[in-house]
Amino acid sequence: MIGDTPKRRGRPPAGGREAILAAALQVIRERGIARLTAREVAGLAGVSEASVFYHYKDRFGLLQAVFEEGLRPLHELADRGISPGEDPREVLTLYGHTLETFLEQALPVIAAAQSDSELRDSMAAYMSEHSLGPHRGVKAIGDYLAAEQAAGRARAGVDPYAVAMMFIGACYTRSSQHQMPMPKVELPPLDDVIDAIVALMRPE
Amino acid sequence: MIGDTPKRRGRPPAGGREAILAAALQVIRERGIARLTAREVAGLAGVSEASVFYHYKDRFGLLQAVFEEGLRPLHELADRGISPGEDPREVLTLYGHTLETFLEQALPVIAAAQSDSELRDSMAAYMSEHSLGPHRGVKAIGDYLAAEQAAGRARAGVDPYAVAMMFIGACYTRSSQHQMPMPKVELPPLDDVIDAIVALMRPE
DNA sequence: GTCTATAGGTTGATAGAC
DNA sequence: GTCTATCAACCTATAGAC
Repeated sequence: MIGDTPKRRGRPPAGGREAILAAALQVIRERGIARLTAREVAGLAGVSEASVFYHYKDRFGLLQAVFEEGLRPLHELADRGISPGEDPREVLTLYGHTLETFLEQALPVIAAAQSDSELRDSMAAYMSEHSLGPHRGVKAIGDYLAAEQAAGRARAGVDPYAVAMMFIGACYTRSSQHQMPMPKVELPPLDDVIDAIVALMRPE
Repeated sequence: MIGDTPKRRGRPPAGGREAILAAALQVIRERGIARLTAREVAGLAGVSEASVFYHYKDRFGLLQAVFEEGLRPLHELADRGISPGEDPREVLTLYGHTLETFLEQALPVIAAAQSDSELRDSMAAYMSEHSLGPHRGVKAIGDYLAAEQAAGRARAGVDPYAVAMMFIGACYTRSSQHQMPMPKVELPPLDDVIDAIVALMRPE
């Protein structure tokens, strides 16, 4: 029977670690970080409370893992960068919609970190270290607009990074608004914003 | 002695209620809502823990009061409305700086409400009822820009509310960024954004 | 790697004196 | 209106069996 899998001691690894992480993210997004207790997470993940502490040592450790996982959408977006498309409208539409989608994943996690100064500082350090934040998008869009200006395809004499700041700001604010569900309140759709930028930046 | 203030029974009101509210706001802004305990608040306010419950019934009651108080800056801004200045740059500068100042007071409180779904829903209802939110600023600035367009003082053919969305978004994002202290990361200053809008919206 | 059981510590909230 | 004293509920984290 050598080489055959002998009967293992204890339970087989059941992906508990990943289940716990996913459950914690779900709790933060749906019920808020105040309800993120070992009991709640363990129940959702289908493991025991002790298992949570075994895998992540303590609550802070779990939260750090959750934050890194929750911010991964932003990492992906930053790594992806700008696709140098031909049409400005296409570039802005793709980037804007992707940004909004990713923000709606990440914003609840960012907000959760504000609940405690220690968590907030920890996340700020992480974001600072990995250069995550609005400035990243402002630079990406600003660089693109500057290149368009240099090529004569966009109106000159306007600070491209200021325009980028407004575009990113519109996406960010729209995503933030979606976090707090207020019926009957509508912000201008992203396409209207993009139309305005395209019209305003058309070379004279 | 009729008409004179008679000697009151019991202890005079010592402003404990207001002190508790102010202390709770301070704790939320500086240490986060997770550290908002009756003990912490009572200590800061110089009252006993029981006094906190006497005045606000329970934790939820205190938080509701804190939220209303914390959102007052937004109320003020909304009530103030747009000062119909002559110079667009002046109008945007005044509104933008005021908005950023008020947001930096209110955003920590808004973020705090995200920590618990019950709090979040309660605040969403309050903001919905009083029509607080980015859409308010978008309408104010958008109406102003539309009037400028109608008067021929601003470039036509551009959705004024889309431009307003970008302006409000830039202010909102800049204020949000200030909540999470990241050194060495700078966003374009508000004046650059205003310069860009003024240049772009100048009639052709 | 996962479980049960429980120790140990905080917190929200109440009771009753002054 | 404010205090002291108190308690039930809840939470984090650990110990030890399997």
